[in-house]
Amino acid sequence: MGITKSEIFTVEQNQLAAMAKTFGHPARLAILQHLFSIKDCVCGDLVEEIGLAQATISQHLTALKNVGLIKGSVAGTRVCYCIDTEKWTEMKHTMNAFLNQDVNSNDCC
Amino acid sequence: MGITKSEIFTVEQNQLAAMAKTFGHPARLAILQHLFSIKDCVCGDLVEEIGLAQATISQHLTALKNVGLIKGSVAGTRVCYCIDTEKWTEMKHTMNAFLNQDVNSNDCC
DNA sequence: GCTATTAATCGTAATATTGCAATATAGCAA
DNA sequence: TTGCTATATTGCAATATTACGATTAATAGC
Repeated sequence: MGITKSEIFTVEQNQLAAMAKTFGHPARLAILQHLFSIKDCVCGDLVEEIGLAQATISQHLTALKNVGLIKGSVAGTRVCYCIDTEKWTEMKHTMNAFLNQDVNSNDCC
Repeated sequence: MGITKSEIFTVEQNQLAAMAKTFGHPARLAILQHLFSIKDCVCGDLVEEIGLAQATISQHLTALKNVGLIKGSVAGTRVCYCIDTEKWTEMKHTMNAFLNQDVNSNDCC
């Protein structure tokens, strides 16, 4: 069906999945990495940087905005994006809690 | 198109995206969490545990196997699954390298 | 042999995602 | 106002994902 049965899972599971899903596309990873690497906000040069059509980049930016990882501010005809540090830190903690589950006592196959 | 232009991204970006995508569904998170919580291998009780059809669970298990996060071993008519600790640790390092990018100097919007 | 049990696979339907061209929108400059 | 630039949105096509019933394959137990 292509539709996820969200109702049978916990809010936490659905939220973490939504966040992970956002990372689940190389273009969005590239956008985030570019935002980190320039240590500033990105205003418009993402299309040349990533190599996808303008409409496609805009869509990926919307996806990142929707989960709250980036913020945008209008600067004339341009729109500048940067990491939302607060959200990023929050997400990092949630993700780490999941990643750091005890793995030692569990290798029986 | 529904098709990702993998060729314009780095191998690292595509790999990390593939891993994140695997986490991008609550059922797969639930499976992994169950595997961690019982601290043993799971043999067959995932269908009742998660609440999806057997065919659907099998598909999700295949997805987890494909990225290498879990291993399976046949035990009679049953198949037992557990976390592949080596792969999990490896993935964790990659994911952390991404998550721990310096975020401080970057809040300009 | 036969039957029950378990899990993988097949087939299919519904929905989601990705990507881009075309268009709309909004601000700036002359 | 007109023209230019930058971004968002719309519409659409191609592909991917999710989910499940039905079937298949493999083993266990008799």
